[in-house]
Amino acid sequence: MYRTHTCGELRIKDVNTEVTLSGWVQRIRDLGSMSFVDLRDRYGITQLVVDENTDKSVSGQLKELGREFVIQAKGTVRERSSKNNNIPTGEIEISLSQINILNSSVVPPFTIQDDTDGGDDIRMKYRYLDLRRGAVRKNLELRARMAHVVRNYLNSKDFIETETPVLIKSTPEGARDFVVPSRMNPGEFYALPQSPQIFKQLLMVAGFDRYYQIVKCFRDEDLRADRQPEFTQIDCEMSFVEQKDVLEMFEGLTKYMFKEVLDIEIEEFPWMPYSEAIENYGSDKPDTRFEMQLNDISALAKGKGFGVFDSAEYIGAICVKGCSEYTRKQLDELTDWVKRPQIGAKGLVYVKYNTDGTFKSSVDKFYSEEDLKLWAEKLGAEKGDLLLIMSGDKQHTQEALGTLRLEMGNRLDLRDKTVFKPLWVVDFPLLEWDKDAQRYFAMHHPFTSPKPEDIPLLDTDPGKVRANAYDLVINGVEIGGGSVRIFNSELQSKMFDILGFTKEQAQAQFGFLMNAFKYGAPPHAGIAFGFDRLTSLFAGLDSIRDVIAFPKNNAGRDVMNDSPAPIAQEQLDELNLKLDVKDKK
RNA sequence: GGUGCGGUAGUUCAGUUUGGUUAGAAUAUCGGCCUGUCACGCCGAGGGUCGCGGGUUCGAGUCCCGUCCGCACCGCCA
Repeated sequence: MYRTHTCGELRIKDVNTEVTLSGWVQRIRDLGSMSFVDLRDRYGITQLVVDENTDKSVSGQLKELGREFVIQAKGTVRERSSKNNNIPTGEIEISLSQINILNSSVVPPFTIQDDTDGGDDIRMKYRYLDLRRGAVRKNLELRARMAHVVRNYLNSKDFIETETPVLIKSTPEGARDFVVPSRMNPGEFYALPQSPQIFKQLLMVAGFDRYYQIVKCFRDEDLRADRQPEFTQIDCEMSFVEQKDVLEMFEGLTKYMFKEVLDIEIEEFPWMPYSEAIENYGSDKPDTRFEMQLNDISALAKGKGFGVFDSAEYIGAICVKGCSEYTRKQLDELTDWVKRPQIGAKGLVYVKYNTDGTFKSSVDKFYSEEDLKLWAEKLGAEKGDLLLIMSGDKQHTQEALGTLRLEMGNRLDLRDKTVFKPLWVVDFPLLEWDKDAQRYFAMHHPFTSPKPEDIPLLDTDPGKVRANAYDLVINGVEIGGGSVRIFNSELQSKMFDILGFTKEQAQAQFGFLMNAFKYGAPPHAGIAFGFDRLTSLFAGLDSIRDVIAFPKNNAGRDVMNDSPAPIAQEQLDELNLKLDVKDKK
């Protein structure tokens, strides 16, 4: 028997028990005639001790041990004479009677401790060592717990967990597909699913009524801290429901997770129309933990002879509380910040509402104190506040101002990671005009239903049509999204029409779905949650890599096994593939 | 495809602005000492392709050009 207990469970009540523990040597502290060994496993750390009473052969063996050796230790639990309150097992230690070295270890490339000396790069290369660290393991334990809680909730609501294929058909819209060649069908390819979208809708046609799956999805797009080429969704679909039924059900799930996992009660989620999110936050995923909302001051600021403003489509401002004392240097630095290509603003106008009630702005030449006071009133500014103003075309300026708002939120510490503010963003536009392609694209996907009252607009002004689509946003992170689907094949055909598909293309790509809809498709709607993002949010982390056991790096590579990698010519031949790689390494 | 930052000991970094003696610190490793450590302490030792290639120079970790790699972001992500 390798062990009678884990390294995390022995307590003062176990004193005098004969135990066997197995684990990794975290650290050895040799004090001369006595030595301590921290033995670690998944459950914790237990201190082993060797002193003058210990058998000489055991103390001799201690000399052979090094970091990360795997050992089996036998001994007696005893109370420590000096206790350690920092660990749960800190009141006891194991007086050793025997050690078996189960395996040795070379010196690890970084220290396997919570406060490791290793950087991200080397920890990813040796991810299996990194995962030994409590700080990393904790994140994956949280992830497992969350998956468990999701299943509990959805199972209790009669959802059926159903697997859908991973080898599917490539679709041209949306993200790039990862593609898999078929040996048995030369020249033909599967695609890996970007989401099980079509299959879950077919399950509704099949009468499954309530479906869910915690499922890997794949998108061959560039990575970010919150984007991996393979990621996990909590994917759901329901029949005989309207938008509010879906939101209710999954608001319930979200609250249940917060309660069960973090013991946090969350109030009812507000609904915010997309247009309002853009207008007030410059983003379709507003961080509502803090105010500092965007305000349109075009009406107040135009016509006073300041050319930049007079020619602008939109002039927007935010009110930064208590920052009127910002120095010239700080304001210049902020101006440079918004001028970076990533934001691309032309400039930044400021108005200081000084504590003595006077105003000082970068546009004093054009505006009187009375003018500036009107702006301040519009924004609800008080003495001591700072107004930051940007102008230009409406869409970009709102976006840029929204980004500045988040940055100021960061700088003023207004984005508390222990506070959670979920909301539903609703009434998204159905379609987006693409200037380059000169056609409409579905903002969500082509199966999203328009709002019934907007259907007439499909013929007259498609860009104005709102969709029965919704996003769950928490703390400025898009956690989930979904829609009420089209279940009428005529409306679906019309959608493909508007999206520029010919009848033949639509038939070739989605014929089986439209065909299925002819056989009595129920009204249905669904949603998918980004499980990695939700987990990293719960963990208070910014990168989803931290909650994925074996993540890919910035370039989509697995640095641990150095993949992707070339394949042998024989494999290529078998797949009927010829390569024409431009930049061979 | 683009922008920014970074690459120096096993590891994390300083040194690069202003080129100049033997490239440092911490930590890890190894050896010695140490009876209550738990970030143990003290003494000592070893450890460097300054990412790679080219150039300028009497002389390059430091300046220039190219390139590779990492991270963040923009584009992209229905």
